[in-house]
Amino acid sequence: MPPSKKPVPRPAQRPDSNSSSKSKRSSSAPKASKRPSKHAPKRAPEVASQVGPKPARAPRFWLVKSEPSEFSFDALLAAPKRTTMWDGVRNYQARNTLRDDMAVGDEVLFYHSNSEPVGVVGIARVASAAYPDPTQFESGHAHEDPASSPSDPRWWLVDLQAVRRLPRVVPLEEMKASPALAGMPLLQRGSRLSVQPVGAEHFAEVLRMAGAPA
DNA sequence: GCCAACGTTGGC
DNA sequence: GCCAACGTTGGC
Repeated sequence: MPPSKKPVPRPAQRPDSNSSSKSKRSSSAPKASKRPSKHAPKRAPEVASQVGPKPARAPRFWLVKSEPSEFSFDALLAAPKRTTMWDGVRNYQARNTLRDDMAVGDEVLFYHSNSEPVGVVGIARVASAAYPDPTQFESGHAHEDPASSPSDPRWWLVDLQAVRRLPRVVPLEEMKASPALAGMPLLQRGSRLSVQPVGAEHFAEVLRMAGAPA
């Protein structure tokens, strides 16, 4: 669940009331990183200084889940600037992804859970850097977290902007049947993460399955 | 509505 | 730190 949804984001926000949640949550564990072996191949010393503007890493790919009854892709398309705060995520692993790994311009598969059919329905993009989820500080809000403080926010979010609806929904059932998608976190058993990484090859395959090859 | 698979909480 | 109880997610 992310979003409790409120229409567009923009970092300062008014408290509305809203909310509930939708999907999300998690499970698959992020996989671990490789640990440096003792005799690692040598590598060239890194060049440390970066002189120019920002480093601009290659765009990454993600998947977010939402129950359409809570916040659908249509709702995102209809939001001002087709953008919303992806608020309401209350899972640490998903929080870390939002806060630490997403960057403006990253592409996102928009997935409908608890729907008919369940599957990927559209593409969105990360439209802001991470900032504290304002709903955690709203008294009485479903996503209020009394243990969090503005000086040390526990929950973070990014803005998401709709890019385009897919020509056809890519049903979960088809994704499960695709050998090419076999490693996707979404398809791992017990997966509940509402915000999760997607490999570039899996992202491309989902688009291909939707009839919208990149 | 069912229920498996998780995550969180809190007693000890 | 263990672990039972409880709450949530989300496919079916």
